[in-house]
Amino acid sequence: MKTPRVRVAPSPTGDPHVGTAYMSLFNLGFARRHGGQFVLRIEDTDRARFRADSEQQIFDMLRWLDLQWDEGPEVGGPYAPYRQSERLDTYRPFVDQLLADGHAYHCWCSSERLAEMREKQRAEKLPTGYDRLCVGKTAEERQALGGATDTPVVRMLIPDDPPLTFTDVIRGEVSAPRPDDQVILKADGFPTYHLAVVVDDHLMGITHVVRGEEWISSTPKHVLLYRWLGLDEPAFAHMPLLRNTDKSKISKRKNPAARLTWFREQGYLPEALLNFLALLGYGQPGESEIFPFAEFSASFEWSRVNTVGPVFDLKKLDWLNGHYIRALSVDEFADRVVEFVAREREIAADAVALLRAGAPLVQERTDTLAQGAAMLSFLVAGDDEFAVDEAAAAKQLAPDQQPTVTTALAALEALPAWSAAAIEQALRDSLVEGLGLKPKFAFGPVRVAITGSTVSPPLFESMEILGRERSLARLRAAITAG
RNA sequence: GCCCUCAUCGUCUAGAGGCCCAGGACGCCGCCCUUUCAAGGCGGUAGCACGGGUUCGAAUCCCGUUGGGGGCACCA
Repeated sequence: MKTPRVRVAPSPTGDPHVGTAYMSLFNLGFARRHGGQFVLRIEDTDRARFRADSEQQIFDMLRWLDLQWDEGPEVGGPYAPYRQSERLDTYRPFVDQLLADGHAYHCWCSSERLAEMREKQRAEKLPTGYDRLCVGKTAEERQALGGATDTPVVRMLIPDDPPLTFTDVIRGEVSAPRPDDQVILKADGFPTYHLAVVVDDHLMGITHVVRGEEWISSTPKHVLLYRWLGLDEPAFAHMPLLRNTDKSKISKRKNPAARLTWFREQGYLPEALLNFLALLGYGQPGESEIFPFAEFSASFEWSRVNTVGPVFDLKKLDWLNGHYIRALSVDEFADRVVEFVAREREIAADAVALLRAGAPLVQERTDTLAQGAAMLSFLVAGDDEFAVDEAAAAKQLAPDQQPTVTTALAALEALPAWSAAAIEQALRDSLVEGLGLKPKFAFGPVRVAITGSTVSPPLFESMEILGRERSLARLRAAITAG
């Protein structure tokens, strides 16, 4: 096999899509397996949907996931530029050749006329497709007929017997629908996807076109273009589509996880997301679900890719993320928590120290960085920010539990050394032994007073990190409040 | 409507004719551990869409039905 060159070609039309990461992962996994190259190309031929900040977000998220491209924007490469909007001159000769060879023609039909035509075809339950009103006509002849614009587009003239089957790396022989006369050059001078993808993939030496299943039905158009232009066809690999819970193609409207940035916002680790994505639509070779990128790429096989679109199940991602969090060193985990919190707001140096000190306490009790940060919020909350959860107070700081808090406070005030072990000893002596309470009932009220919640990191260690003065103050506040 | 495509537990999957009255993982349920919550350990729940073939034998092959998904743009 030729050394593979693959590419991912996202469109900068909004928040980066999770599908882009999915396609990139499989492209990269394949490329790495065989020592090939992974190219990033920006397909920005749609001026209407273009969003200026989108491209940077795509780069940002792919780098976050460590899916680094070998060639593309920002890193360059022998086939630059890698933005289609900068390659307009490149496409023109190919269009001219198709026109000259009679494989393409100008079309002046207005969008209104096309819409009418389609509506009529639907109403009459006919197959939809361009009716070729413009074929063989000059601009003048066409204008005379009405429903025309001044600037024509260029359409493919699909023959009567177009090739309708192709070999897919994942699916084997696939047949696809008969295409209609697809527009390849728009009125604004930009090529459509179909022309640009064929020209660029050829010029950039792409050997394997890896893309979503939604492109299967367009592939005959691409095959036709390759043949007309006398170009070698690449191999095609159509990946299954990621699904919403209702099985429809994953969409930002139905699924927050369709936005790639969502995962970072929620505190997922990039290595966990990659592992999760690698599991979707792909049978893992080992017996373990823990399947990091290095293993994925070292063992990559197209034959393991499934043809069924997998539903995106966040529960499994949560579990995987928790696993990766626990596998981190204590320091590394602390770094990630601080980094995560700092992404949302500025944090003072002493708060960073508290977060780092508290991090080991939450590392094994959290699935996401967001959850971990939330669990540590009682440590970094200023005196004016700290508030006891109402339901927790009702449950653990009721009048009959006030003696517990009072006794705990007295025991702790008398404590000479402020350490977790000393705190535990003092509380066990005064509450469990002294008041004869079961540990669960003894520490519950204290926990709520200190952390504001019935669920918290281990209590004694938390108090040690919180510090003597702040801990005692919170106990006093709980008494006053009660 | 037309064309294409797919079909194993709720979800991700193993299974390429006998090893399967279907294995693993997540989730869920129970028990153990335990200062809360987790983590960890142990156990449990649940599936080959349906109907015909082929075969000594089918989750695995064929046909049909049903169901799901995708496409039918001067969007990608």
